[in-house]
Amino acid sequence: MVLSRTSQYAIQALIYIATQPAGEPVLNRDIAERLNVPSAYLAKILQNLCKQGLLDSFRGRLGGFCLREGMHKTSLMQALALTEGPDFTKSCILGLKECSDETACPMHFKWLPVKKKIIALLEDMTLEDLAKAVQTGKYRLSDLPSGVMA
Amino acid sequence: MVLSRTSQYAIQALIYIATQPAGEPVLNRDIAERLNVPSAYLAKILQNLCKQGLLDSFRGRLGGFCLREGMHKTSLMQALALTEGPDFTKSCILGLKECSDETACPMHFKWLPVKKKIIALLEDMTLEDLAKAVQTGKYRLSDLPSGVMA
DNA sequence: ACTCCTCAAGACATTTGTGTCCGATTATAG
DNA sequence: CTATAATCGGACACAAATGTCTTGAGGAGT
Repeated sequence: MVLSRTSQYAIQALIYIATQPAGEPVLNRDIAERLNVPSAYLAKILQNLCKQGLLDSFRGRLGGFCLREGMHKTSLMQALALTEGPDFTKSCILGLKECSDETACPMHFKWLPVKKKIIALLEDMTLEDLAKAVQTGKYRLSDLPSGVMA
Repeated sequence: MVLSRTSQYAIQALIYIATQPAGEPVLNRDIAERLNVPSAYLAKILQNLCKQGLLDSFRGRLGGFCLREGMHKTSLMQALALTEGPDFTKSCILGLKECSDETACPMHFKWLPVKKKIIALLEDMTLEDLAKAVQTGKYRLSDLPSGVMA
């Protein structure tokens, strides 16, 4: 309804990485297994996040993916800007190229406040926050009934 | 960000038809031209809406598409249920198959009130309302800079 | 009856999103 | 230093959504 599958995988993976000890690379394979998503596909998503500067990757033995220094504070909004493209919030709900206060579609003024709520929410939540929530054990990241382990 | 292109076309077309005099069939070609969308593709979308009972279609001369009797009061929610599938609001924002109050993803309780706002909005707006808004001339249905004519 | 105009239906093409494979790169072991 | 095992990286393959085309069916006017 709102996010592409690619973005969903990306967010899930980022949260999972954020739950792991910082500085210790996490294997793509482990993430994929834990989240129950196709590992080769996930690898590509993570690669992209590396290019964009959110993650660091290390090849060879003891390799894997880490959140880059300081990126624990990254908001969902920032992360989604990387996976969905920078202006995924700009769009008109009816698909008009240009839909502003001056040239508005009939939904515009009703939709605007709701959209702002969505954006505010996404900007408010950070990977760190979500990781902590998961670590309490009250929330799940995958469909599997297994708990969250370090 | 929220709706598929198919749904966007469908909504646009429905609103446009609702602005036209009831009982007088509207040509697919005219709608496509007015909204600036591919006519063959739009035809399929309208065809589908006919099968689902929202529209009536008439072949031959003086043919075209009409809103079925009483369907001016249709809400966007109802229309979208036809194009996106009946449970397009049920989905978890992170893509989990099961995400309820009991088995929640870390976004669940933050996302829920926003989702409710979206649903309430979509249920509140009817084709009739939107058509009237367009008829005031203050709002546009397409990207073209042309006004709204009967 | 004939003709023109419309939608109906299916096959086909293109684009985008999703998923897979194999080679390049790196760290450790010997 | 070389071999080897483990990992990422980028090219490749598949699927679904989007968009196009052609042919046929049905209805209105002449």
